[in-house]
Amino acid sequence: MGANDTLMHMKTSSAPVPPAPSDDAAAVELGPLRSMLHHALRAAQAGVMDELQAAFAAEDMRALPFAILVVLSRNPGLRQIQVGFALGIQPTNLVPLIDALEERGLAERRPVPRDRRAHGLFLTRLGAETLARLEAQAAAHEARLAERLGPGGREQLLALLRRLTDPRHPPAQD
Amino acid sequence: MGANDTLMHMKTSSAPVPPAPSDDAAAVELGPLRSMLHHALRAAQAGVMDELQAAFAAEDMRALPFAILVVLSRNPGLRQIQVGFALGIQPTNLVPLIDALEERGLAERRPVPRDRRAHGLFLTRLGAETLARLEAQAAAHEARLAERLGPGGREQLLALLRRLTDPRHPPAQD
DNA sequence: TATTGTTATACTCTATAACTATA
DNA sequence: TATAGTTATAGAGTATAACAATA
Repeated sequence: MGANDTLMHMKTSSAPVPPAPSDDAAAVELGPLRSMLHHALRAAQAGVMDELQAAFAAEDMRALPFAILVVLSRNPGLRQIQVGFALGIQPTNLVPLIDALEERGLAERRPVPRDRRAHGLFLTRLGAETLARLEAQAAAHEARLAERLGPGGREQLLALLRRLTDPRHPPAQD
Repeated sequence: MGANDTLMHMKTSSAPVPPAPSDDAAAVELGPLRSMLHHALRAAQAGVMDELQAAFAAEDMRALPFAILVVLSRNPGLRQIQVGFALGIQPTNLVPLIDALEERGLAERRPVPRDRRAHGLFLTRLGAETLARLEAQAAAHEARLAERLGPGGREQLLALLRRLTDPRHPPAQD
């Protein structure tokens, strides 16, 4: 089941390829990891997140709180539980994240009219302004990624990633 | 720059689609996150890792120590620094991982002949046997993923992920 | 001086259990 | 009895600084 992708890298030229310990450190054999999706996903996600966080560094922001701000901007008044569900964050882990956004004056909790248990979440003015700059940074980052992938590559990658975990995205033409 | 992928989900049938607040919770608007790679990568990686760790649960194993075992099996005697470089783990964070593998009797540190600072890392017999079972689980998991992606999807996804972060994989035909 | 490995430490992200105040 | 939010806590994973032994 694709365990030996390694064999697909055979050269067709007649001159034998030198074992190439040239790179010294890159000479480590990864075996089946080389063609395993979980490993490729980890590497890609780490690299992409590092880049995004570098782009966000000037605003002292990270991917997760940014995602919360984006969701609040499109769904003002949303409750914490719904934000958590949308982003895959458990309610319990959302609390300190919202706390931090509130302390920085970017978001706020407001009482919900008919349910005194719940909090409606809103961006502040400052939050909206900050988010505008962050979204510009994120879009620029996304454009850099798209350039590396070539024409159509980004859309293709998004579709494949969705198929990987979302049952509503069936496999392509069989 | 692909900010409105949302519009690409238009139905071509004449009957207007109901706004579908049907799902109740899925009715949260994600805005630009919906088409951002860093977000799609996070979701995909989390799902895939959850599945892999479920597959590894019987052996009490996780993705990172598994990757170390794989590397040691293909490169016996490798030094910690090289393992870390190959897997993107800092030397300092590798120490407790190797400690744990050693305590479980799966790997061991041996002195290196000509350099008394370094440790050569090796799988134990038990480590090799355990790894064989783990690799079978991982291959089965990989096959399940491949099935979701349809024919050629897995190879396509691997190529795109490499292009995303590895400068040695240039964009496809422009 | 530089390198290999290590300790100590801190931060982010994720996970479970138990609690409160409402409904 | 169930739900929204919270506290406390623990475990991965990752990061920096400083150190010992050796090269």
